[in-house]
Amino acid sequence: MSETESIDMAGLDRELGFALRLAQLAVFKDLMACLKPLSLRPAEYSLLVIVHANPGLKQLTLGAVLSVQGPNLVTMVDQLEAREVIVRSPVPNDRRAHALHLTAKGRSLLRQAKTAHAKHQARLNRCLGKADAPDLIAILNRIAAAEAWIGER
Amino acid sequence: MSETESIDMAGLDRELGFALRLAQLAVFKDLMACLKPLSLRPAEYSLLVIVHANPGLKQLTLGAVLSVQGPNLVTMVDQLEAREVIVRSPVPNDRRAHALHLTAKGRSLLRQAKTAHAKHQARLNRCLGKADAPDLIAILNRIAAAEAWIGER
DNA sequence: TATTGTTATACTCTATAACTATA
DNA sequence: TATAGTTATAGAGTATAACAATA
Repeated sequence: MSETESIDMAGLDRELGFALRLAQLAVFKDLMACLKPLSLRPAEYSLLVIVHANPGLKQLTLGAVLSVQGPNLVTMVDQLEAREVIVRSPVPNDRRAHALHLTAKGRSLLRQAKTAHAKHQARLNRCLGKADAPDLIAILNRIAAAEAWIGER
Repeated sequence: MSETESIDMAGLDRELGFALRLAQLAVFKDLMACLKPLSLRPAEYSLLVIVHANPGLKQLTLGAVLSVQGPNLVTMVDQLEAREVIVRSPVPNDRRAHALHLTAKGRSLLRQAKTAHAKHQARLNRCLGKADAPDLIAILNRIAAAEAWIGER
């Protein structure tokens, strides 16, 4: 059954991109399983968290925060609005923009989602063990922030 | 221009899944840019590295190593074979399986790709600075390996 | 019966261009 | 002229079911 038969990974298992992909796959798999009973995907959970903490947020700002592009965000907002967990309301001085808010139903859903997410977080912490999670996240954020100069030249 | 206007991230920037996604986005963006002149994507680069280090590898084993499923691997192998950088050759005692090998052209392409990849690696190391890269990768691999128990219950 | 590889297909995520209505 | 949001669309990446050839 085990088809392992000692493969030479040729250093691939020591490359950051490869390790990042597999780790993200595992973490998202767990997070998705946690949120599935609430019919929420990870991106939708992030959206609810940010809108709840920043009521009246405009879509463009939200998209920048989540690294989701305009057209793709429209779809997400459409679906969540159809479920009546968020609403698009008018912005006083700019009739082009939409202010995003959670509904009472949305706040309730977010509360449940945070409970589900806590279980995911606990499993992750158990897996990390004594490894310093804040340190790990700081390094990952630094890598992500370097996007500016990375990729050119 | 800066639409930042102090957003409350509500702890989202301290979550591993969120950090992983952004870091992977940045790293892959850079790697893709490095490999683009050779018309190679990250997954194809990984494939060449593994096949070169394990000549005669069967597709099923390769798929397990790369975490790519059968039907998707067929497409990748088809395209690389059409470019004449790899070949499917018969396996002595099993006429169902195909043994994968790099062609001379493939080995040449891989050599160029490794040079391009070294530049990516150098940028990454510069970005990581004094942070311990092997340590980081060890933690990521541990998270990925936990996939077995993560996600259930 | 089980396994290797393949075909066909579908679903999600992401990306781009062009449009509207406002500013 | 520029901006916020939208529409339509296309391309990756990934997933499953069913099949042929072989074991």
